Amino acid sequence: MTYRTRIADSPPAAVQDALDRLGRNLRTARLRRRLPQAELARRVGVSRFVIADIEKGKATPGIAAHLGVLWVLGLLPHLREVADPDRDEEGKALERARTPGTARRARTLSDDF
Amino acid sequence: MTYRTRIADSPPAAVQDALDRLGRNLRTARLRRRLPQAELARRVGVSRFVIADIEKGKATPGIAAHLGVLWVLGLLPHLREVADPDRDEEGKALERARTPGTARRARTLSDDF
DNA sequence: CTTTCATGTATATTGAAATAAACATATCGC
DNA sequence: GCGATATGTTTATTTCAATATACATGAAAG
Repeated sequence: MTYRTRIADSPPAAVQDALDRLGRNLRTARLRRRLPQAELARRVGVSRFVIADIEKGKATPGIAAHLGVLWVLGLLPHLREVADPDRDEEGKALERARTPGTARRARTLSDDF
Repeated sequence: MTYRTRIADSPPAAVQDALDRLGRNLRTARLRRRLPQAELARRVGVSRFVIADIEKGKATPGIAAHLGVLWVLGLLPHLREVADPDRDEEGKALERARTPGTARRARTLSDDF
């Protein structure tokens, strides 16, 4: 990050837990594949210290490093479901509440980009 | 990142696709909840520019920012499945191949830490 | 036991990530 | 139409994430 953000500086417990679990999972996947940290790092294109930090659940590495690890390990497809609009029940409910039986104003709000 | 890494500098197509989809999904979730970028940014503890970059699929933000957004949006549980050892079929197969019918050498390799 | 390989830990260096401020451009509600 | 709000874009500034190098520790194989 640089210019340490609040979320990276002192993540809420839920976020830290997610980081820890993700790091543990990635380590398990790496060990199963018998890849040393250094070799995984080489394939991802980072130094081995970044891999170590990821596995430790540190909040500092860039998203690209995590995705790179998932990619090398063949686990990138797991990410497709994260924040998937189809699985976002709360979001769907909010949308339904806003668009009543009678068409009213489907609200676009520039969903493009 | 700083000291721009290869994975962030020129991500492979699969990684860039994952970034794009994740960004799009988070934007959709935010809009459904009627949260302006600036308000989401405030709750996460980053500037609004980071939120914009995430939604654009940029490779630069830190993992903490993404997790913070998921947290505020109530979508953090989606992450539990990513790299979940139970879902890692390839990893499980490798482990099975290495530990034949007859117990041989269960290989620990310091799975602690 | 000895050698080898993987990982942990510490330091100094550096360059880009994140910020703030300012303005432009939508897009919505009235 | 008009004003208000949300987002895009640019620039300059700051600071820490990622690096490289070095050595320590720890497991595993011979």
